[in-house]
Amino acid sequence: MLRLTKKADYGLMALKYLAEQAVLAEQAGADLNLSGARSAKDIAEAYHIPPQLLAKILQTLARANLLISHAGTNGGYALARPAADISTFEVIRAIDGPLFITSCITIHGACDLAGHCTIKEPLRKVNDSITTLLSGISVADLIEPADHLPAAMAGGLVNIER
Amino acid sequence: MLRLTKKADYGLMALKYLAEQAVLAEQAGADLNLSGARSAKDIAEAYHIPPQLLAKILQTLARANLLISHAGTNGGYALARPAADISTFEVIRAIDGPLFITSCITIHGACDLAGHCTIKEPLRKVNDSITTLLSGISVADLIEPADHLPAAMAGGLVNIER
DNA sequence: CAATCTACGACCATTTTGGTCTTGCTTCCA
DNA sequence: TGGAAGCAAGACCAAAATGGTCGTAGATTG
Repeated sequence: MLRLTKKADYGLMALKYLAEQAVLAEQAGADLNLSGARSAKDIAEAYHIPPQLLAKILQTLARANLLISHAGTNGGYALARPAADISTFEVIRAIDGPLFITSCITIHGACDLAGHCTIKEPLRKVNDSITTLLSGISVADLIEPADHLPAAMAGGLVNIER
Repeated sequence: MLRLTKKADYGLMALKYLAEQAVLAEQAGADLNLSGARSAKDIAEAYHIPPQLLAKILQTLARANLLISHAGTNGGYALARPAADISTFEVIRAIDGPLFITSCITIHGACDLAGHCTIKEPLRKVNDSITTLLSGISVADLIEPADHLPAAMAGGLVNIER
């Protein structure tokens, strides 16, 4: 539970890939703003993702202004901004919608049914923390190897089969 | 997305309720270890939750040793430990299973498909943080009003319709 | 104008979630 | 001592979310 959808996963993978391409293009001296553009098909093949599904995801991201698209031969998608300026939070929210840890935190801010869920206020804190955390991780952070990450995460807190 | 299931919600509500009953029973001077026991039906009625569904959830929690059950007339469920010693993390995991933010962090620790998800390592950090956060919030924390919570959470970070 | 690519919406399959029903066993108490 | 109250457990079904496909239309380039 409490997992990202595959779509969000795919989206993050694709952005990571495009970020890498942008770096390569920059190194090669390209100066167009579409540098590093790749087609949905290329990315799908690179990661063995269903191409049509990825296409839809990329369209979503383009609509959210995280990617810029270019139709036609040799068209494709490229990052709309530097990878360091795109947070994983934006990506996930664009694809999966807003994330609420409790089903009863609505847009109205309050619970729809009177005295039912008095519980949730402390959990809001968790919700906000997740938001903050994800906001602090950019697409650029995804491309580097995990070496420098804090040792804290090495411990197996999370395991055990369902 | 990234939301708790209703089952987990219900479970937390029920535990909160039982924690409150335990406090009341203690104040009344009861000294049995089953103090504050309530039937699944009672709790379900208090929160307008489908009784049979709640029953199943409570059974799950009992199996996880978070509750102790007592059959027979005037039987029911009570907290197996003081509310302050039951973390929301335990509850959620007992009901929803282990929580992995990415679909590809498996028990084996690595991704099942070779080069597919190089992305996820930074997200593990998020995963661990959520775990830590939830572990730090006990059922006892759920019963008090939200007054003392940090003002940080007041801001509407989380909203916007899907 | 043909090939390549995005854009978009309808559609279907699978999985997960939420919820119900049935049967059986335990405990209490009148 | 037997029935009412309650838990235990598993089969089962319905609804919703997710994952994935298809077809068509419009942009772009060579």
